[in-house]
Amino acid sequence: MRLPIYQRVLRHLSAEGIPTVSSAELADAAGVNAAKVRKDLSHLGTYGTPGTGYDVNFLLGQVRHELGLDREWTVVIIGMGNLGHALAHSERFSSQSFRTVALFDVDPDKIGEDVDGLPIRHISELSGAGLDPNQAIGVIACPAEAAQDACNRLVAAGVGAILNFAPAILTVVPPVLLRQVDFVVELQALAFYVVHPDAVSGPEGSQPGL
Amino acid sequence: MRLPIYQRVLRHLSAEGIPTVSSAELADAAGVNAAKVRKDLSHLGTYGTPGTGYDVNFLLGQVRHELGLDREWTVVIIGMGNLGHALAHSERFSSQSFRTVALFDVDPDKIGEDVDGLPIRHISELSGAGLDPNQAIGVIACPAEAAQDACNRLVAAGVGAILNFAPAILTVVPPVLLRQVDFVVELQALAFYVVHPDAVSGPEGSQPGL
DNA sequence: GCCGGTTTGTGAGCGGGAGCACAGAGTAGT
DNA sequence: ACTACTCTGTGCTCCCGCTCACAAACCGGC
Repeated sequence: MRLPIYQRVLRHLSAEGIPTVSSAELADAAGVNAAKVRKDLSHLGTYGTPGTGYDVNFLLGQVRHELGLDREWTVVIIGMGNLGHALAHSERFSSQSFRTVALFDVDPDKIGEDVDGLPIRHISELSGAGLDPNQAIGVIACPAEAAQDACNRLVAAGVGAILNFAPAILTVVPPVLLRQVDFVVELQALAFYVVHPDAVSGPEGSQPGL
Repeated sequence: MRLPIYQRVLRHLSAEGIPTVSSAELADAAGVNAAKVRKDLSHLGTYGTPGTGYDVNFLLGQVRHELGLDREWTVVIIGMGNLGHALAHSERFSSQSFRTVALFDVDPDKIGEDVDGLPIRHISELSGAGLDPNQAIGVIACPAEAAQDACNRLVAAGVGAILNFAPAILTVVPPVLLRQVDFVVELQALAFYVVHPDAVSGPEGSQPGL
């Protein structure tokens, strides 16, 4: 998934008023190979101009369209600990395409708390929300023990995709997409590579198996 | 990097007093293929017993050793917003092998604040910390604009690896390891796959290119 | 001690991503 | 108009990881 990175780089270039960019420049800014950039972009269509490069604003539009960022996505977050708060803030401003519309938790002390104008509600209120799978994304930021339950409730509520930050392996019914982000795993992976420097393959950035 | 997942599953099994586990069970719990589990574990040594499986506690010890979790790692965090706080808490208890020893920020209002008995210090105090590259890991949880500066300071202070949560592409001098975690990218990736369901390859969990 | 059932370790085949390198297309300057 | 230069799009190759499938190894009961 390099498109989001390209998108970010292009947004910066656009903001700086730079009209055109070559694959080499884009690759450099994104930290990848120039040929890879060209191949990636060629999948979207033939938008480049030999000898000049790519029109920044046009390409940005295409990439945003491809990523579905020209629609508005609905985000609901379950688990309003520190991480939940961090996400509620960051997601909001970082992109206009994602709008956090509901926050849930089970802790009675947190229910009703106001986060950026959005109240924390009890997780039971999620039932029967009737969300659109093509528009709604659920975020799980609760403890591992509660993660599968949260996941089930999100699926029942109709989200089309789930981003899970809890250290748990979740199962969802196939049409729903699931993506895992785990801090501790990342930390342990780093530790592993420090212990086994020879296991680090390729030129910087690659993250091999095992 | 599946070893951390195996480690977590094994820890649960061990806590429940289950003495032995087959590759199929482990694979199921970790959400991967059984053959992959066996191949992964075979890289550590021939620890399995045909007809029985793997000794949970013994294997756990081997995996922990391989991950370097039988040493103690030192973690320093730069940027104490909501995310920084969330990390300072979670890393602490989730594993005994990682100990957060210092928190940094630039905001004068935050300096001196106490987080779980650890004071937030000004980032300038990081200079000349003389950390051991084989023991210290830096975590960047500050805004994107400050990320490269934070990164440089961490490298100068001697960390051997960096985990970056900021939405920025960082460059480090080769011996230092770098790993990127980006919420917004993950969210955008999910959006992409919702828009392009056919781009999702393989049986659940795989996250293909582009 | 032998036999059926179970599970490991690994060789072979497959698929796909990554990078190289080049032809062709476009630009700018004369 | 022509030439020298730049940069895209893509065919090709290489390499790595994933999966299947099977032989060898081990266990428990008879």
